[in-house]
Amino acid sequence: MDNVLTRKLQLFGELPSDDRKLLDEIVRSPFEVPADQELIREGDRPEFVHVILSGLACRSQLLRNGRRQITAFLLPGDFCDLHIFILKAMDHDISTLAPSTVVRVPRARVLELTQRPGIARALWWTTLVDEATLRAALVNLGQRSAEERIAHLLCELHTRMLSVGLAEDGKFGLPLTQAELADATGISIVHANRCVQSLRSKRLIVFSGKTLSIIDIDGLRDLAGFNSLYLHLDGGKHDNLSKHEASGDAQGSST
Amino acid sequence: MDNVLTRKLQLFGELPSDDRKLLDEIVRSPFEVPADQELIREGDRPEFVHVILSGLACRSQLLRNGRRQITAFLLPGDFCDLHIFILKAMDHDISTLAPSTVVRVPRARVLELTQRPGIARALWWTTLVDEATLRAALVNLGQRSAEERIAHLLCELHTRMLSVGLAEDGKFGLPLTQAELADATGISIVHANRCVQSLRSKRLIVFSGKTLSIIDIDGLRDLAGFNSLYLHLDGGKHDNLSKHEASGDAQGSST
DNA sequence: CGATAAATTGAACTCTATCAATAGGTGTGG
DNA sequence: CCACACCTATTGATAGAGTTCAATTTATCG
Repeated sequence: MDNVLTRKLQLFGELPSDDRKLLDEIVRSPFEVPADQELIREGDRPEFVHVILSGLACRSQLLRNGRRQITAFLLPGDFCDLHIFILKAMDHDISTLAPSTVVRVPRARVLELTQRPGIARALWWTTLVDEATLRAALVNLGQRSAEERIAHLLCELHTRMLSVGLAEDGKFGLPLTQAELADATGISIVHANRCVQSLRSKRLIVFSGKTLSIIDIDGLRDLAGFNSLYLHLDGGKHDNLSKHEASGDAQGSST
Repeated sequence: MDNVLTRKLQLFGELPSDDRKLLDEIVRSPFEVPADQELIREGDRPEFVHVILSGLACRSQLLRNGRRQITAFLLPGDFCDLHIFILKAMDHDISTLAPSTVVRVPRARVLELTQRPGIARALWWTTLVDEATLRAALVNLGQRSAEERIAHLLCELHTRMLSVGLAEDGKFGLPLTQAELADATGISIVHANRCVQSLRSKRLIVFSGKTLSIIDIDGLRDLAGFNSLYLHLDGGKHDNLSKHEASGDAQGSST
């Protein structure tokens, strides 16, 4: 019965029980945040890092003309902003899309985390996966039709939810409006609606009441050209690396 | 007279002379690579990391239907694939776009680098900037018109070239075809051509002979809605952080 | 100086955006 | 429990931006 954060980090490899205990502590005092609440704003340089425990959040950027792009969805188990330790200021916003449970981890606490080799490596892994996810999103917007984009996004969210144990079969809670889907895929709201309808009429999905059921996973993936490789869910589990680590500290980690 | 790699890393903050010396050694035995050569292919797990010293390279992803998306441009001074130390396999290709000078840094050597606190922090910084650059590209594809996308991309490349001392005024070598511009911005070749022509006729740029001259930088930036914040060029120079570091090893770093 | 790649042009066609209005749902207050 | 207000989803019609196909001109390079 691990918490979501532990589940997420252990996707990369099992962690020693000390580490798991530490993560349990980290997650101890969460708080509730209503929907559409900003956690961090562009320009901020907060003193803590956020972790989503339940609900849904996103990174987004606003343009002069009022349009906005959602650049990432933050699911339970996701760290939001390890960035702030190096960069001078956030270059985007982070806000909740649905009522969420969130923990704030103070800087010193994060330091503790990175002192543990296993956790440090897992965090490094999440950073790289986030980057790969961004690249996949870029391919999505650059090379696919509107309907394919939506399909691909839904495939990704499903796979990610599944990976932290929040989906059964093809079904999971997805408290997203079609407008938000549109903002993430770079299409208009009206067209997003038509695409969703098309996916429905093709009997690939059922999407209503903040719940998504993927009826035909293979069909959806095929339509989207989805390949989960970029999520690197095989983690480092079967990895035969020796020492190294771009993140400094050595010592034989987990397992 | 620092080398490009040093120049790039010092954008984040000045490095001790020991570090600079180490970087000079790293860069000592480069080799030439012709244009359109793959440095790494999807699925690979090479034993070394590439650094571009001159020329131009890119990350790209190929789709079933033959379309491809360029997800990043790699300029002189850029590290290509620190990823390979954690992830099991590359999820995209890296290839040259023009004849380039490249160094291969073996794993052990990279380890040495990350042992130096100043360099480790600078590398961490480049990773975060790369991520921010991806987000900016996502906003570009998601929310801007074709012409604006091209304009934005050119603004970014200019700013980045300038930052490593490879542009004077608005002028710099840019060995890109319009087809590559199209692959990066997610538009067709024909349309890319029309956009470039439009930018020309607006007297914003001159682009020929593998050289880009930005005639009216303010005009181009305004058209593109370009804001260089995301490149975090102010680095950590004026930073008043104390210790920390997500990348493990402590010790008071540079400056 | 040919040969091949890159840039250009024109025209027809599509996908997607925009505008505008309607319908369905949900929550609140009376 | 109903009415009002507001948000989300849906529909129809029209306009545009961008794609595709096909051909031509212009560079570039050995």
